[in-house]
Amino acid sequence: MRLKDLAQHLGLSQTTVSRALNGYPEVNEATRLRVAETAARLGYRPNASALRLATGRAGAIGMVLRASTEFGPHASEFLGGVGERLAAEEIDILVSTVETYQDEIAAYRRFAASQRVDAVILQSPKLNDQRAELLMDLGLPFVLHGRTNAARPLAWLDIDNTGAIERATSHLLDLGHRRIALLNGMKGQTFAEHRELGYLAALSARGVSFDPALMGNSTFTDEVAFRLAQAMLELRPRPTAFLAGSMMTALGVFRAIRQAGLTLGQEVSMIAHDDVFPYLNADNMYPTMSTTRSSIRTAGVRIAELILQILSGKPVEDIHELWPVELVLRQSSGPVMEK
Amino acid sequence: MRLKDLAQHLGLSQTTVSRALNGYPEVNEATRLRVAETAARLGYRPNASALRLATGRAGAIGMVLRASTEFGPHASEFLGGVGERLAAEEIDILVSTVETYQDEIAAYRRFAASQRVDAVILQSPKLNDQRAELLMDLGLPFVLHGRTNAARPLAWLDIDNTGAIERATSHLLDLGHRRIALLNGMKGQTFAEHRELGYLAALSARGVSFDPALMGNSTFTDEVAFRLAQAMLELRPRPTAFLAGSMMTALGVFRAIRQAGLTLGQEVSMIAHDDVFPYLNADNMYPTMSTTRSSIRTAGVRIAELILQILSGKPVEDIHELWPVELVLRQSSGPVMEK
DNA sequence: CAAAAATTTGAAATCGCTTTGAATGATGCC
DNA sequence: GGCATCATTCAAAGCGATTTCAAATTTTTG
Repeated sequence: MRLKDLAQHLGLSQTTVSRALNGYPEVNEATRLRVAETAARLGYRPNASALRLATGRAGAIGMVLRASTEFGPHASEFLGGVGERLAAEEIDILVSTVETYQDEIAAYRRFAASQRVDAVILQSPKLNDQRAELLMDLGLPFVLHGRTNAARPLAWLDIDNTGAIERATSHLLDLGHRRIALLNGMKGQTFAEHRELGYLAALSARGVSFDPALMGNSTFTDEVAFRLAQAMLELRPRPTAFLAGSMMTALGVFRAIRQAGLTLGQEVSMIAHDDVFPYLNADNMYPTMSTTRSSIRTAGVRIAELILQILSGKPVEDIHELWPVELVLRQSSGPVMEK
Repeated sequence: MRLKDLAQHLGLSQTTVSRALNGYPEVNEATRLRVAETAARLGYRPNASALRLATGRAGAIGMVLRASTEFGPHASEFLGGVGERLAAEEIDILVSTVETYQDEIAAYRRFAASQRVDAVILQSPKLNDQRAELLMDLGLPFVLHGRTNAARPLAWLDIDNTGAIERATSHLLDLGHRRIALLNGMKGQTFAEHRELGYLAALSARGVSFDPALMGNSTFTDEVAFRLAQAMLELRPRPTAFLAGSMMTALGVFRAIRQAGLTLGQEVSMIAHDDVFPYLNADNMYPTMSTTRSSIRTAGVRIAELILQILSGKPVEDIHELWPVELVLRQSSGPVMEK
């Protein structure tokens, strides 16, 4: 069923039918109704490729994900948020899978050259992210989820990682903890650097010296977290508190604590960062988990909204959002125990 | 940079350039080389919409996901596998987000009418899945991840859920367990029904009677699993073993066991189904988790491959794959303890 | 060396839509 | 009634690729 067929069926020209369906003013209200009704009845939908070719809009936004590392719970939850907002506009999400950094660069170039997407979402930025520079060079609109140092203005949305960790660390210091371990993301990643800043700031504000042995940089899997925490718990004096970078990390740390014969919330405290996964609830852990919390899904919804704003002409230099992070105290964090 | 520009730049016609780039035989090898070199140097890429309009192929496969429930770890891991395979063919994944069942149906209709995708992947089938019928009616090629009862032949790939649970249950019975709880997926879902069959078959083979109080049907979140397991552990006599539907479920059950003051692997055993998430490793739990294991990512890779086969003409009735599931025994399952 | 065959190139049609510019008929105004 | 105005409609020209069919050139053949 093409526009032509529909027009023929109605005894009208393609022009009029097209206009009627797209809400142009210069068409008789009676005909518009007739067209709309018939189109709905026959289940007519414009051919996507033709529509895009004619309008020059791709009707999709792109995301490039590393096959090996980035298809995790964070990505899917974020995607869920993005999709939720974009579905309303009938804009699709185009997911491109890559293996290496080189592939990723190539993927963006392909997106731009083939005009397959109208904009992209850039994730997991480094402090000086070359991908952001590339996208600006290519003229491909994008919103950065996170922050990076760039000479030119760009649109971004980030959560206040520094503030969150600073507050969490301060709170643990208030409770008497002095040996506080930080399980952070990989070095170079902006969010990890920001968290480290918050951690160091809180320590130095109390005159507590920083011990490199209490800081780990790794991906957020329960396995690596387990190993790191296990090693740290063998130190003497051992850490009395952990800051876990994600809920997955928290699971690993938790396991290490238990295996060391210690009890979470008593001999050892923990505050974990919670991106709010529906299938892994901090409130329903045992003991319940204290968290720095910020919904990554909500961030996805908002970033989709920002993309739409950019596409409708809003200048990127006006698009910066820094979201506060809640500190939610539950059972896993408590005063340091007397020896 | 359009084909026209490139052709002009080369002093050739669009026709010849197009042919050279697409490997048609009727073009001089010398010109082909010159064209290829220039195209690469100028970074020419055909406009995706134009190419699709001309060829009639969409260059994308579709997946419809429910925003609220389906954007979980399973989906992302599966997507990672699909993307991995499709990336090689420069085929995109188009993710459409919906809220309700009605929306989902509408999304498939839209896919078909707008010719936005060449094929789709259908997930989480019910025993009699109307969506499969719809797709066949629409003539939209698809591969089903799972199984359903349908009058017409369709392409599917599934894991042997019945066999897996039957084997796990038999193993627990061998160890002396008689009160074995099954935390299953939602009723009506094919995989859940299949698992139930395996469970019942194993029980009846030993003459162990089925106790409905020991079966739970729910989504696979740690929270619901926790509540279900907690309730079951209050029964007397209480279950001595759990079959957990997913690793998330296992986490919840684990928590309930611990909260009840019991020890996993001793007073209570557990075998969980493991879809193999890189960030949640059964081997690195404490105690290590016995599992029925089948990589959902690998299934994604294979399903992508099957889609490609269908698109190149292989009849769907030849495409059925039933994958065996490994039973991996670790510390969480052991002989029933003497009272 | 001319004719036939093979190789290589190009002009124009096509895919299904949007949109420009022109045409038609109805209405308003003096 | 005649002319300008307005509301509707339509034919045809894009969008940027592929592909059909024809033409030009080179090679082969008798």
